[in-house]
Amino acid sequence: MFEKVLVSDDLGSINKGVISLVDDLGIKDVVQVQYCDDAYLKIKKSILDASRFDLLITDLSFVADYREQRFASGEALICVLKQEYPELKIIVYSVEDRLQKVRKLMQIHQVNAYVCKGRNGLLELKKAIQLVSENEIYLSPRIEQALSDKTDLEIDDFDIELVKLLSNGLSQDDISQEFKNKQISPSSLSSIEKRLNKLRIQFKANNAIHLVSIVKDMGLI
Amino acid sequence: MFEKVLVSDDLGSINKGVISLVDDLGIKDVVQVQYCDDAYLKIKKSILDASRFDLLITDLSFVADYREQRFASGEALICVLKQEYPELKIIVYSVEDRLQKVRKLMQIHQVNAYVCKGRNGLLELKKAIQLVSENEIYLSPRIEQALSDKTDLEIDDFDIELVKLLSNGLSQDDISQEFKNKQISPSSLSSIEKRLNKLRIQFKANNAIHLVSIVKDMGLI
DNA sequence: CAATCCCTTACGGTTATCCGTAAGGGATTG
DNA sequence: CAATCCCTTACGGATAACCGTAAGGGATTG
Repeated sequence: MFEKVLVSDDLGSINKGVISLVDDLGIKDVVQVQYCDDAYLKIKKSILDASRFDLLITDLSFVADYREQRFASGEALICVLKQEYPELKIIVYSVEDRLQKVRKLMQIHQVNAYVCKGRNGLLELKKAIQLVSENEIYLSPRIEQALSDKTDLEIDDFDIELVKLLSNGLSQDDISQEFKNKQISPSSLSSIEKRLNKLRIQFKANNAIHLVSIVKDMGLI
Repeated sequence: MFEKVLVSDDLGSINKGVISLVDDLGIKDVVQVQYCDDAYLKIKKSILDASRFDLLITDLSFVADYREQRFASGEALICVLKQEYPELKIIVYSVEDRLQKVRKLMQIHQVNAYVCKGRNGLLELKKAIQLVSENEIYLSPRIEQALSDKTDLEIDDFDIELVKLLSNGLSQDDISQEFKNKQISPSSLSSIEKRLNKLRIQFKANNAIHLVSIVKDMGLI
């Protein structure tokens, strides 16, 4: 089992809940922070002091306040930590359940567990801690089944750009002009329409609004 | 100080954090639930048993699951409780910071304190508990100053529902039908258009897609 | 009671989006 | 070279969204 754990969440109440769980697991050395930057500093310092943290349990979203931060999100923190200290175990504990996000964290950043905050969040977190301490990985049930689906939907940069402009309030005509200016092909209104139609079908969207909404939920834009 | 407290939040970790705080305040008798219906039953029972709860600390939003519920939200619960047991003190502990909601809870439902979950949430909750036990009311700082401002360009539940349906792929015509079915007024296509136009201006959106995108980014839907 | 205000609804004209069809151009293949 | 395929583009009709105007009803006020 772990000996030294760092808990990072901007909400104090969540932190307190998690700490109390970690306590219950018999882990004595638990530290909490409410900013990603603090998490980074504590971990860095712990390594210099040769009393390194075994495990980081962190949220993804941190509400910004007056304090200027280097790491604006848990993801940014994880990205750096996993590069500098790949042996540090990381468990993400977040309400975020968009697959694209989870997939990215698990596959690219090599996070050790992903637990969704929810009614049974603490129970799942407990399992996660135990499994990760045995070098296993853990995923919350509802995420697990969703990730197992091989529905890798392909959407290229052009499509992303297109939907992004749409979500920024440009009309299809505007986008056509924009692409012509930027020398991006295709740029005709007709082609824009065709692409959007393809995307609507692909994402099972009723209309353009629906499409943007879906794509935003998936974290693609 | 209070003697018997009920804590109600669907997230176990939050519950645990709050309970641990209440413990620290020297309150021995603390019970937690994760469903509004359970909260209602416990309170009702406690009164029949002549060992009534002094204080309810509750969240507003409860994620629905397989369990069928009479009270879908904290607000619905509060509404009934304050009518049946007006002497019961209630502290709302929620991430919700829309003035419209807060104002409604404070003024109409006569809630005793409103604490925003946030970095200092637990600290504020502590203050709230102490003040409420002295028959004072408490508001989180940012809410307090916001409520004092008369700037009321807010978005109400109707607007939220409207934009939500829009983001779910319904056409304005569909939404009109939907509202007619649900007996929600106004429901005419013309009114839907008017509302959306108002919202577009309010949020400086170029069109409906842009509006949905903005509102989603703000986390309102 | 009448005047007023505000909200809801209906209607018509304009603009944008949706959708199918078809022509044109470039690349590949037999 | 011709045949084919794929992508881009143009065009036109149908549908939905956008926008101003105006009528009707309920609540408030003088």
